[in-house]
Amino acid sequence: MSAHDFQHYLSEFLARFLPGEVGAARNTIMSYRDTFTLLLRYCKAHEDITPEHMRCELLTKELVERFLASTETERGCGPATRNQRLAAIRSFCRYLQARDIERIGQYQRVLSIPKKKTSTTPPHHVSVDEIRLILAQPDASRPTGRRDLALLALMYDSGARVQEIADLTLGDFRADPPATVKLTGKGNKVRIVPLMSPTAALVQRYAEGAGLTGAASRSRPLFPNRAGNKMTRTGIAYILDKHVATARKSDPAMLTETISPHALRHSKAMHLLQAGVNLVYIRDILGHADLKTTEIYARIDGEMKRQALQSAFTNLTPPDAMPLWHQDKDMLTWLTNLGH
DNA sequence: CTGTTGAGTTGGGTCTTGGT
DNA sequence: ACCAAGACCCAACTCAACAG
Repeated sequence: MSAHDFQHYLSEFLARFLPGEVGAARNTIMSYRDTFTLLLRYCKAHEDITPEHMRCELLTKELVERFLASTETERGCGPATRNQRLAAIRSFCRYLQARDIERIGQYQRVLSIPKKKTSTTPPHHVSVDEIRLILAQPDASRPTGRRDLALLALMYDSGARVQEIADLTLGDFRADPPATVKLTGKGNKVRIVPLMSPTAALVQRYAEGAGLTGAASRSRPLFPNRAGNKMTRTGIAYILDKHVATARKSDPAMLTETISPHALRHSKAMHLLQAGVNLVYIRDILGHADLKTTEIYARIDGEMKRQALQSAFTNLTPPDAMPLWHQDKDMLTWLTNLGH
């Protein structure tokens, strides 16, 4: 059983264990699958191990380290990706530990590989004026224009994730006051988000024009593609891109950076915050489980305040206010006084 | 017992290929 | 022109563990 133990365990792990016992999301399994695809490809190219000849015995700390290094040096990936690959391998090794007892020490050593620190950049967002400019682009005299306008307005207004918008059916949209949309996020968690009445009217007008009315349509996708199916996130990104491009053409000073569907969500969060909306409400609208996630926006806003202060700052301390250590003082005193 | 972090999971971004 | 699918990269998010 050692000849194909790796193949056996890996397929059990991906096809039985993760979906069945763990109940892992499809995204997770696909993401882990990608990691092992790349690992096996690396082994073939650099370690002289074909996928058929891979064995558990060969899955050593050193091999994994070389693989991780190659993702950075050869593939040009950043630390976040390296960590993600490592996390997938770790998950597999924890699985193996309980089943392949003989090599428990070998797996322990793989698990000892540390992850790298990653730097966090604040979420990218755009101004209200820029949002307005984007929403001015779709040609409302055409059906696709009305769809695009309703789609973009709804996405911004609700602050939804792109997949949540793609998954919407007509039944999730409620036009009569108070207008709402029912968004289904992670783990089938549902939240109801109120809509501004102009947005609701926009969506309503679009839906009527598209023949999306009546009880029979309730389960039909609110934003179908040409084939009448749910649009994918690629499709939605395409639509956003298109209108951002024309908006940029009309006013090159605006929208200088690329803007993704998620940036719309970030922007909504920032605009709510800047309007003085309580973080707890913002969390409910965005559908965060943890208020800490929402607080990221508060911190960006704090950063903006800091920059405002910085620009008006007059330096009152002499340039060498933080002295270097010289031989006349003892090191501990110097350390203690540093920064005071 | 509660606020904070770290580790792990999960969705989104981007690019390419390709079909209508 | 419109948009899907898939591969790969990365960031967003969750939640258990742990410090306070």
